[in-house]
Amino acid sequence: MRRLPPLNALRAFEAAARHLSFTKAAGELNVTQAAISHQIRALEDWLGMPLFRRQNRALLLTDAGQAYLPAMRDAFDLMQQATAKLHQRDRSGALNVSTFTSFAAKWLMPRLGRFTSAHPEIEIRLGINDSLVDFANDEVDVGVRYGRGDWRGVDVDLLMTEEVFVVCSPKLLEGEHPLREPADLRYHTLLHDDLPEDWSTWLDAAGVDDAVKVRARGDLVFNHSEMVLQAAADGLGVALGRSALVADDLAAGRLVKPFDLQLPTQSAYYVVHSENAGDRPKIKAFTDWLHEEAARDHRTPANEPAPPV
Amino acid sequence: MRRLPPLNALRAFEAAARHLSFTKAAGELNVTQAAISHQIRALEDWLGMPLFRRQNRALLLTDAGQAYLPAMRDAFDLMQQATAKLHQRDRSGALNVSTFTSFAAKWLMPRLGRFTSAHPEIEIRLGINDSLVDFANDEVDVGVRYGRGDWRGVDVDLLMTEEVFVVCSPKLLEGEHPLREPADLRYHTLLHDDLPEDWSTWLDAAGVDDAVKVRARGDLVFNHSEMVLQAAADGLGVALGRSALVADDLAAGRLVKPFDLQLPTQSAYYVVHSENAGDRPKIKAFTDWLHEEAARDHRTPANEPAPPV
DNA sequence: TCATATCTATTAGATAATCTTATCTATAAA
DNA sequence: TTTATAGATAAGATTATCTAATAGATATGA
Repeated sequence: MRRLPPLNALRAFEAAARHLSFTKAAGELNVTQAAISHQIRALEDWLGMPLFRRQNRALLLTDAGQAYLPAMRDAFDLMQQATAKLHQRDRSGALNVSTFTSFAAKWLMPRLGRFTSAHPEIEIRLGINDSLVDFANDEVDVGVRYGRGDWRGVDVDLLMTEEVFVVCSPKLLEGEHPLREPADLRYHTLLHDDLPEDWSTWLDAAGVDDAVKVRARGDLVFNHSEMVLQAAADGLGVALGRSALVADDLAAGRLVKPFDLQLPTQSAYYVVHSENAGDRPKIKAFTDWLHEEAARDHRTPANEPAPPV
Repeated sequence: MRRLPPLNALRAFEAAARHLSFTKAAGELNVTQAAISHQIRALEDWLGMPLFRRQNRALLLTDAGQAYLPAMRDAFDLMQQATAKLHQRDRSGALNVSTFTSFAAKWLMPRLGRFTSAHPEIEIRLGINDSLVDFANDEVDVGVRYGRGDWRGVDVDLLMTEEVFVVCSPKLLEGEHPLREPADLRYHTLLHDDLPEDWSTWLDAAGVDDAVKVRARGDLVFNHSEMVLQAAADGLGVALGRSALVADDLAAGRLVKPFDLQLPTQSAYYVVHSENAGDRPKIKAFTDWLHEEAARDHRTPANEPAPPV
């Protein structure tokens, strides 16, 4: 339980005592001299003793004012320094980024080196979490999420849309049953994760009449999409790739896109942060970088190598 | 040139962070919870970052808030302690008293021991100055002045009125020409300071027809009233005493008052201090004591000893 | 599971603090 | 003297701050 004089009056006192002038204090605090005069008077009344001796040309501190000044100067210095440090803190130090496994593994982590070398003062703490996180409760600064972008209570920015298309090892373009047209898929194993619906949709869109026959060769199911892509790169079969997640494998030639057909998805990748936090320096640096990287993906056609990380 | 967040918002933050509760902070600061909520929000907006994590039952500090709190707590502690010390200072330490030579010598100093033993925490610094002092410019806390009490810009309190009457050594009541009635003064030397008018006034009032003859014996002139009284006590002649200044000599029997006739004066003794300073503890203690001593003079008839100093 | 209690947030309007403008006073310097 | 400078003051305008009422979210306990 504190009992303090009016704080604005203290600030006026500190400035006036430092300058030994109400007029200069007024200048520093961007108010008029009359305002300082009022504030000082209010403080003197509150304290029940004079702090200044007003001589017509000079302003002097009373003994009381002299005794009061150092503590006030120190107190305001402390406040000022703490405030400056807080802003400093917001420009460097740790940035908590939250995203989900496949995006982290296939898109974010391969690119992160470019961010950290551009911003060595910012330490990225990557939190992998496949369920949505609460920005208010867990101290997450930025998230990248996959979905429709209709989340409430946060600021949401579209990062990338996504297409779904067939990918496979370049080896499958040759050999006994080279992939020349969608119907050739009947000779290959279809790789997918828990949800095989994407394949059905794609095969329908490709106009493969005999979709059932195509799948006769059998599916191979993994519980993580990274494993699906790894299996495809290893030549174990044919996978459906999501553009963001296969960009690097295509660029590196580990995977190829045998057919042009690509289907848009309802969902997309979104950058998410706490409301109105987009101006905080660390957050802005990171989200700006995410958008740059997404734009770079667009500029770099598949099968052309990206700049080294 | 300082740049600080709104100070009242900082105070709200400090209290809320200390209690980890807006409601309790509101209680401490005697405002509603809504006020704290507003202040904290304003501060977070000003800083551009959240300081608290609001969970429905609990309130937590963010890393930023955690980093901010200690400095704020220290700053407010400093302010509070400095303010407490200032009030402490005002209860003890030095008190600057200004008065004029004769009052200091004949009234104040003989009594001062009673004040200092009642208030050992207050150190009296007595400034002797026969001209008026400027309360605003010289750091004088209390003055005792002689005059009509019509000074501007200060608080004035009547301390004592004054009468003028004849005093002499008790030896003069006996001997060749004992003082039995005013006319007997013709056999004695009249002692006075630079201004002999008081004697003329008193002799007129006493109905001494032949005032000129009374003064035939000759005057003896001193330039300080203390010296006049000393000469009277030594039996060198008869003096006019001012009630306040001879009270102690009468009480001690060094002087006696041969006639009852006493004339009031236009001037009186006044306690003077800076406007509205009468409530400051040290000043109040001293002025209260002055009035007590004046009242004691009234209660103690001449020729009865006062309590020992 | 439903009502209740306990937090903070929000809105609109009231209140109080703070500031400005204009003017005044005092005095040191020219 | 006159002029310039610094603080004081009064009245009114402007902001900042607070309150009251209510909403919203979620633990707690019957």
